[in-house]
Amino acid sequence: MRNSQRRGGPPSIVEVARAAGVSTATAGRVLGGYGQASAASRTKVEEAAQRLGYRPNGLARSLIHGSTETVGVIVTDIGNSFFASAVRAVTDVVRAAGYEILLANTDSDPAAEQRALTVMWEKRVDGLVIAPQGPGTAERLRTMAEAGLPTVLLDRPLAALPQVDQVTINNTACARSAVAHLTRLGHRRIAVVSEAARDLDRLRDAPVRDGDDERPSAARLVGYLAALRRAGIDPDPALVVHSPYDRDAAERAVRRLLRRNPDVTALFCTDNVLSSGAVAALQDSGRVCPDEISLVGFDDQDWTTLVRPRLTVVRQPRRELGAAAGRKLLERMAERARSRAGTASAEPGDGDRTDTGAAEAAGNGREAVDLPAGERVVLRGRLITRDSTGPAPRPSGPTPLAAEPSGTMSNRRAPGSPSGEDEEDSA
Amino acid sequence: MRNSQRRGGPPSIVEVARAAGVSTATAGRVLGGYGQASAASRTKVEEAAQRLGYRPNGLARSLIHGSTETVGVIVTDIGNSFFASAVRAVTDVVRAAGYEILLANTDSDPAAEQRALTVMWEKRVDGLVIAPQGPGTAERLRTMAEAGLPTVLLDRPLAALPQVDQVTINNTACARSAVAHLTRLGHRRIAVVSEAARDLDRLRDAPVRDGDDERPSAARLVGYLAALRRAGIDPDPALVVHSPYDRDAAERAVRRLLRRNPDVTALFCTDNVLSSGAVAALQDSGRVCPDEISLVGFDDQDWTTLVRPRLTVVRQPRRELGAAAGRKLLERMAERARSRAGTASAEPGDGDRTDTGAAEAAGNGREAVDLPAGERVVLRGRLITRDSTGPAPRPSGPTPLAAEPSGTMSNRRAPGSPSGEDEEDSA
DNA sequence: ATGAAAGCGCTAACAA
DNA sequence: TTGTTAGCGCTTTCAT
Repeated sequence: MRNSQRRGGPPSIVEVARAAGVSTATAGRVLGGYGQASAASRTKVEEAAQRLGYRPNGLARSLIHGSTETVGVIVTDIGNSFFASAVRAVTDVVRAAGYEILLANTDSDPAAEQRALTVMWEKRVDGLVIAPQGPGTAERLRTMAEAGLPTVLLDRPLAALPQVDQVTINNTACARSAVAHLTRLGHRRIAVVSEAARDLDRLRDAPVRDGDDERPSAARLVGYLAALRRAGIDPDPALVVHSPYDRDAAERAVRRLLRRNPDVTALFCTDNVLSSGAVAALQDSGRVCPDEISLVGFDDQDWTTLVRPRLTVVRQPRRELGAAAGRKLLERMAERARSRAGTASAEPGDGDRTDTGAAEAAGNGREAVDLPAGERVVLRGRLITRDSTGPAPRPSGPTPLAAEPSGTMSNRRAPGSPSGEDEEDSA
Repeated sequence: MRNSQRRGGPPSIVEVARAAGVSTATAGRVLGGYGQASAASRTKVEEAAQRLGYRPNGLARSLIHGSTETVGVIVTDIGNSFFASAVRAVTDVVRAAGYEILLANTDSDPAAEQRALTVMWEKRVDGLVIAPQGPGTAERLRTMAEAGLPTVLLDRPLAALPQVDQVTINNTACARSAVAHLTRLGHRRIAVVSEAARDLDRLRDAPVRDGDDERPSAARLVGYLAALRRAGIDPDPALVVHSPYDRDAAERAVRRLLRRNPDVTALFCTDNVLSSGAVAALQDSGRVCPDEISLVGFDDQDWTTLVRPRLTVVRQPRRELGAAAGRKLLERMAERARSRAGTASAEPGDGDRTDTGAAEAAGNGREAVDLPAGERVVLRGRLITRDSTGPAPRPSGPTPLAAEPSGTMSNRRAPGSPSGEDEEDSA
């Protein structure tokens, strides 16, 4: 009873063919736009398809072609404005090439990430953009990449995956530049709010270099440490406060910090939601910014110019990050399509080794494409100097003779930025 | 040469079966978790699958089962924090039930929306959540819904689609409540920034009721007009300023408004990005808020409590909106699954009419499920009174004798809200 | 418990 | 130009 009874689903091509009085092959030819068909059958088929409300079944088509015109996107939280922007950009780029987006959130949960990867794999996405969580992911990703899935890492590098393209931001340099800005202003008690505070000890000895294996929060913490070192300041663990990516948690953390360490004169936030929590805490603390305490935020969101004082921030190219990842992915997918097309005759630059040890060694006895080394794109963020950072206040005690110039107690600008905002490179 | 040569793709079940020395049927049984298999073959198959890195092909599975475990989500812009939150909530709800998300942005472009719908259709999503653009979409959506695709409208009602579930917010009531708050404070020259300003003439006579056919921006404009009418104020078209959903455009629009109409004492923004543009323009204008001009924003974002004065806003339950849509969709999909399961024997509450006129009349000669009337869920937003709204200033001219009480010129609170923020219902 | 075979909806050789 | 047929990878009778 193939295709004879209606089963509730949409009409298939055989129903259209029957209605049009032609074979499924001809129906396919006109509806799929391949091969040739006479004008007569063309109209008959089109009319029938129209009447029945026919839409081709992409699943069947994909099953044959081996491609789904879909790319997977895995991030921690699409509700976070950073990823919302980045994903939007990825979408725009790949959609222009005809690809749709299968989206998954992991909430930084490795198990959720594993599940997401499995799903993407089973749904046979043509490519993958992922902001990976941890080293545990690397192995799985390598397996998938070696099995031929074009993959691009977004926002977080993975040293264990040199075969894979990685698009990131120079987080360490950005953070270093932000904190150097503070030390230059004379600050010495500089606190940082970070999701990676727990890794402090490990990061003390980490190389000061971007594009390695650290997640963004850790990379930024490394930058913080580097800037302190450069200024001859010994990092005080009490000033490295941990907070998860949650505004209220950040607010509480900063409040506690200020209570316990009233001598802190500057604060560096390593993420947009941490920044917003810190601003709230600062406002609540009654300490005036930047006179009593300076603040550098991360991620140049709209509201950072709306609050007073306007926030000095590290701006990261969120959309460009997503767009770059999308473009890289398109490249890789194109390459792969090309190589698959020519796969029957000869592998480019590689004879017809059918079952050499190399492939076996890759783990699963199947053709493990040895990929050209993955490219690393490191986009540059930069420090935007605005009004929330100013010279370090005199240490408490008897007021020194060289008093502050009068009339500048509020809304003071950072020195060297006479008007508006000032951009500072962070290379 | 079925499955014999490796074609670069992942291993199929026949390769696993061969490697395990069993038939594809048994391999399927153990790998798919259906039917029975002896412990012996089970281990053999599992071992082989493991070794080959086998992952079932979801496409083939879907082709058979007729379901993809995927729901489509179509919004205007996932980069907009409103949709980012809502989509996140949808994702969480449906993912818990095992569904993935196929995401598309339309940028309010009807053509893009049509394309997105086509794609979702061809990819055979099991359900659809959509923030529709316009009446043009309704027909297409109806076709799809009648063809059996569970569909839920998000954020924007469509009167032409009574068969479909709709989850929206009481936009008109919210806006009315916001503007009533202003009139109660004595404001009479109240401007509004809206994406729907061009529809002003049409909306003058629109019924003051939520859940009809207006898009959110229009519904809010209707609420604005209603509140003015109630207060006996004749709406001045010059105070209804248009702006697209773009922060800078909104800022320019408000700046122009204030230049041309210096007598405006209050401003109502109908969207989060418009709010942020308005705040910027206000700050730039040098007019002090709320003493010289009051402001009500829309959408309670984090930054609205960070700026000074803290913004009075209409809070809308963004996440709950998405969650409700997700839940409704799950319900519908479950219903449909149930009815499809029983379709071979008997339709529930409907004899086996095979080809009655009713189905034919639906347009395409196929089974047009006549759906139970769609449900409407209207979630309630509410006004949060904070510091950006205050009594209307005295009209300019000679200062009247009844002077302002001294010492309250800045950061004044709205009357009736002695401490913190005040919630006001908007039913 | 297992295997052979049909079939989901479509595309692609191959014949006619 | 058109129809016949095999087959994508899997599930599912139906025999055995």
